[in-house]
Amino acid sequence: MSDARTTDRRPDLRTRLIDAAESKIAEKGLAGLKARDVTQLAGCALGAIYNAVADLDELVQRVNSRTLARLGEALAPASAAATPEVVMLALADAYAVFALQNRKLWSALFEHRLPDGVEMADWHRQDHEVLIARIGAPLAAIRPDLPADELRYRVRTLFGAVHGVVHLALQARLVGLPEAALRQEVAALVMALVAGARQAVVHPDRGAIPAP
Amino acid sequence: MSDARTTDRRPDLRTRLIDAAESKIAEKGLAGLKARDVTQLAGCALGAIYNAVADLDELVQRVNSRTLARLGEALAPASAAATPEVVMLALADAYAVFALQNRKLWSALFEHRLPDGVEMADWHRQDHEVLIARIGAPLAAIRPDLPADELRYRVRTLFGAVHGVVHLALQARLVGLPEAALRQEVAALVMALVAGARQAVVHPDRGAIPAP
DNA sequence: TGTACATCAGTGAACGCGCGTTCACTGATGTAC
DNA sequence: TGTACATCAGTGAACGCGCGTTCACTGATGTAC
Repeated sequence: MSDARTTDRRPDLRTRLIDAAESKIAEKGLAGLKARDVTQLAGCALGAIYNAVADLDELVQRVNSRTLARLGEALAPASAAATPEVVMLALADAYAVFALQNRKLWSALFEHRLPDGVEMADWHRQDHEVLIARIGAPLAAIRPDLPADELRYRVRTLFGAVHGVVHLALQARLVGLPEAALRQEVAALVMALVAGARQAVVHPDRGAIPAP
Repeated sequence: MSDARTTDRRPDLRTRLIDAAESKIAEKGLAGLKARDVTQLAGCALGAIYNAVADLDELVQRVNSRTLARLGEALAPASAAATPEVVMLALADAYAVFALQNRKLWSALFEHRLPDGVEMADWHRQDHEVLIARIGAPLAAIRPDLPADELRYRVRTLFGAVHGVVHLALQARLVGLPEAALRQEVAALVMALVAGARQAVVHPDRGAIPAP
């Protein structure tokens, strides 16, 4: 049952397949991922995929999980900053830089759709939660007054805003927004949002638009 | 050459095909659009598509163009607001509401990818420009100090931020963010951004984070 | 008015291709005796 | 140490299906005379 083959060899090919899928996605994008390319690059037969992994979707999820892990590492230093405001700025900047340096793999995180009715694997969902928590912590520090569920909304909004800007910038190859400009825009965005959040605590009765 | 058939009938079937494609996308999403479904719904033979239109991609672009036109109409009233700040708020709110009420068609605007090397049709590109201009006008009023190209960046950032939040909200069916909450979040986002922009004019030397 | 002919929108069966998945088979490795 | 047998990772040709696009054909409509 637990002989040498199942414990030693299978993980090996599996890793090679994930490696291959990762580099194919990085090269061609998620839509350019083909079973034949992956197995050729991994140096095995076409059918071997289905010994190592349930199907191509699982392979993509494994790659995405790696990407999320690497994103997590890239964001980690930001959390060490002195104030929650600076943490937020550093997180957003690190996010933008990561996206720029891992365009196709980063895009794959959002492009991947499972067939109807199939749920995202649990371990993959948890990878997401970790990232959300990383954004939630500094925001909670800035807005200790917010109840937990409203905080959840705000985290999503903040993430969505930054993500949207980065996504739009990467998608429009025509415009060629330079990296420095993108990081600048993201920083301005987060500063405005953080300032708005801080102000809401200090003057909860006022709107965010200052009186003229 | 210009007999009754070419001028009267072809547009007729073409319209029916676009209608059919539109309702199919609204029902199943862009990925669920099939040539056979469209022709069946339009009441013509499969091959007739290629008399009316170059290929399925063109059909999608025609539908997207309609959607952009309707979006334009939905945003139009916002531009009449008294101050540029309120215009921005109204635009963003109208955008969110439109997206909510036209989920699949709105998503199709961003999901549609042309095959490698094929350019977006010109008339379709222009539809986009019009929308960008609608956001640019109030922002230019708030930031008359910005040079034209920086203004272009800011418009993209603003759009990207709002778009990102709305997109994320619509995508996550699980969370079930209620409509009111989404509009609330979008409003808060825009207020913060607009306040930050206004402040940058009044105190161009200060960052957006108020001194403690 | 009638007849022969031309046009071309519309038809739908057939084509062709990409591609994920299956499955009968092989051969290397391990176990029993 | 050898021999027979079992297992199962790995093989790759073949399957099967979805689906956009083509193309030889038809028949309604219009034109020429």
